[in-house]
Amino acid sequence: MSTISDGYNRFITWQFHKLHQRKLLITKPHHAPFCPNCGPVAVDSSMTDIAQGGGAETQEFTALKFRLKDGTVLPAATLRPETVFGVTNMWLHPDVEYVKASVLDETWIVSREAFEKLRYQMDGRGEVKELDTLKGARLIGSTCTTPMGREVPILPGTFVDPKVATGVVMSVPAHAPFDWVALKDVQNELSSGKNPYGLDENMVRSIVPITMIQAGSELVEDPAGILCTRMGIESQSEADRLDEATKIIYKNEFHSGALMDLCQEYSGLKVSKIKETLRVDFIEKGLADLFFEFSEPVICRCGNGVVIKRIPDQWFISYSDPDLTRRTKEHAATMDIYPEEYMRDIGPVLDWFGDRACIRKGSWLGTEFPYKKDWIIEPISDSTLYPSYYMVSKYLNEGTLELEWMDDAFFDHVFLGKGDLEGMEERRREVTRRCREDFLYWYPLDINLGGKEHKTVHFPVFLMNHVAIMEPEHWPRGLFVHWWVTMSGGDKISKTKGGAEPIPDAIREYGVDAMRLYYCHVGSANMDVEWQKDTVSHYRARMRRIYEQIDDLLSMEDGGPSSMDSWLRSMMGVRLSEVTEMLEQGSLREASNIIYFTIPSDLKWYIRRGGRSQSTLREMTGMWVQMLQPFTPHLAEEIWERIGGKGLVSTHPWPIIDRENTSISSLKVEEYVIKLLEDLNRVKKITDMEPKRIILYTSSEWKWTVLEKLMDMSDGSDGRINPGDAIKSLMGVEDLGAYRKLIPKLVGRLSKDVVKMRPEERERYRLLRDEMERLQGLTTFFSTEMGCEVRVFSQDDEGKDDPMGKSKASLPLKPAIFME
RNA sequence: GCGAGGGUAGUCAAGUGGUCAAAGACGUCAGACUCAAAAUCUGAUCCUUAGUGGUUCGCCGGUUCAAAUCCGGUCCCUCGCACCA
Repeated sequence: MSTISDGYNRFITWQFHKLHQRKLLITKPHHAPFCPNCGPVAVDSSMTDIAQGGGAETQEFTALKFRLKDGTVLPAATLRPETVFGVTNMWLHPDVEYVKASVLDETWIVSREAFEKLRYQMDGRGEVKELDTLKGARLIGSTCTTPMGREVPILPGTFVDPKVATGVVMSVPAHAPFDWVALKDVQNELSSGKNPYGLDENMVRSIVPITMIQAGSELVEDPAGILCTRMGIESQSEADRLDEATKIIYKNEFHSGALMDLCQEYSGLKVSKIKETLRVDFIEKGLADLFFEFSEPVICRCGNGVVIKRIPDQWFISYSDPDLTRRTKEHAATMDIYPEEYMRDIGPVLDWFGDRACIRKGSWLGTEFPYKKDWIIEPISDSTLYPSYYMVSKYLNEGTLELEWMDDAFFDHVFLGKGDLEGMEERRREVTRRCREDFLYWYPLDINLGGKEHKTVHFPVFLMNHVAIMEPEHWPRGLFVHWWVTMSGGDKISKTKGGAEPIPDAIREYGVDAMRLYYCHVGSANMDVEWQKDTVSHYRARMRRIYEQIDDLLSMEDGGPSSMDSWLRSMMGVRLSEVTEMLEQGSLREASNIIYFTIPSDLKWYIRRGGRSQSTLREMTGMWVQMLQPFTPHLAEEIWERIGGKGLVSTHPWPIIDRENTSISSLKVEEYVIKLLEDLNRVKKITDMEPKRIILYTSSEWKWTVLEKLMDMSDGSDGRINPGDAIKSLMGVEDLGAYRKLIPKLVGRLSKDVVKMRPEERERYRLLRDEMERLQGLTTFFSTEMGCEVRVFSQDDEGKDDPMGKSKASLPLKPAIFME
């Protein structure tokens, strides 16, 4: 299948017939990028059609009509039409050749470049014809009138670029830094005695900036002048800094500016609100016209400059249709859309999405538009319903379905269930029936996966076309937006810029499983991922390590059951339930992190703590391999076979979580061991000693009493503890009589911990209340770990060995440590 | 400009009110193994300290007993904005 296959063309034709029947195809004028040589082009950053200018935006200038005495129009193109009230003069470049042209029924003077552009932009509106040419200098010194009828002089501006917009510029020195500096230049030149254009000196000198926008609560006269002075800008040639100044002023005035009194009926209105209204008004009154321009030069692949062309009767798909939008939004609300942010945005996006030009003229591949000869349906318009075409293309390709049978009635039947097959020739009836069955079997689409760039164009169109054409039960059920894999440095991978690595090569180099794991683990779907070769290799190494680890574990000598077995089973149960939950949520990263990083260290801990039961290990690694399977299937099967698993691991059902045999207390004990070991290592590191003996002291009974009382108190007052009250009430407890002096300090220390404690943590204190016995059972382990003798005393033990008096620092489940 | 997402330790990155000095990976350093290296293992990696302390999550301010997390402001980065799909 491709956009030029005959069968596909028939499908697209049907689709557009449907859109037309549903009154969703409309025509209206349109402005679009156009190469005089190649026809319409797409201006976008991936530079598919163009050689330069991918970042260009189409800007809509307002060409305000200033008039010479004889009525000839000087169209000053501006992005800030509201500033017309502050115009003090006009700028023309003295050395540039301007064209005098008849435009519609007026005479305009514009730069040569602008004249060429106008011919395309006026397409369908009237003729644009060259009448004469003249140097800018010819008009300098004379005057013209603003659209409001004020008379202003025409002055020389060497900063005027004939390539930008009309080459005719109006001057608003109070609000445009460029104008302000240029005006200064002209005035200074006169003062220094030079007057090459014979300007009226008094008149020029008397020009002062007209402030007409107030930004903020205080009026600032001549903001551009103030800013230029502050920035120390002196000359028209400092273009970069002038751009910067322009931006600052524009930003400020757009957001917080309002038009001042001299702005006639627009006085007092906010700039941000009035811009569009004002332009429409001016155009309606014949005081202005539109002028389109790119924000930067755009060059076609063929080398020609790209222009903006008016297409008088462009066909659109009317995605702004209120009924279609409403139905699509309602449907979207019932879909599974990921990530959540996009689920939230999709409604507003559908509202925002407007009519879309759907055909273009030129030598394009694609389907001819059925309502206009020689125009081709533009690719995005025809790509949105295509999954349904898969239902029939198969039969066309294998020859069961004949091309000429694929008429509108055929598609109506297959996709909409319309019409019957009576009287149809046997073969034809059979294949049509099968297409319909396939369609009913497969549709609707469960999910459409696409990159983040599709959020605002492709997905809305995809949804709306389904809603417009298909039966409600066949509308898509889900969308999934993913971000990108980029080159290192974050640049987009592209064929032209490089960075692309063909998948077959990459697979050969890193292996399929490593690639899969890399993608799953290295980032979440809604974040760009930088492709890094080294990192992929790390995943391969990680897989090898897991393979070896399992090998090692299963070849260890069986040491029979131990208390660690219960821990390992419980821990693996916890891991399995975490992984299951993550997978259900689609959090591949989290899931793979547990499987490939956390579980290996759990198993290491089991061994380190003396676990050696082969039967437990066999069972647990079996379960682990089942978890490895979805991410690295080849590795999983390999290990599965090695450990004597039956059949393929991929055909086994997902393991079931054994909650019955989960031992919370064994989990808590190991938490305790890990924390204590960390403390021991910390002390060892800080003191920088190789310990010869270690003594641990468990906490006094009375400290437990205090802790337990505090926990009770916090339960009784929605979590909070008032230390003062706590101390007071503890002082009254009989058992604590001997420790009265120590209570306030301990309460201060413990109460903030207790307030923060979660139920699980309280559980820990309850389960390990027999700390002394637990700890005594652990001395062998700690002694091996630390490489020296380890003894345990209670702080309460009268005969304890306590050379440094450390024992008083002990707290419940936080033994004090002595080391030497 | 409009809309959206983001700024967390050397790097990448997890983390939406208390279990956070903050997962994990990478890098770096030290130790083990080795004739040696690689690989692998073990530990350390904000500051301080015989562990319970201090200062951190772009910047400024606010809410709260409690903020990386909530609110307001501000700076910076990325994406989309309609004929590329």
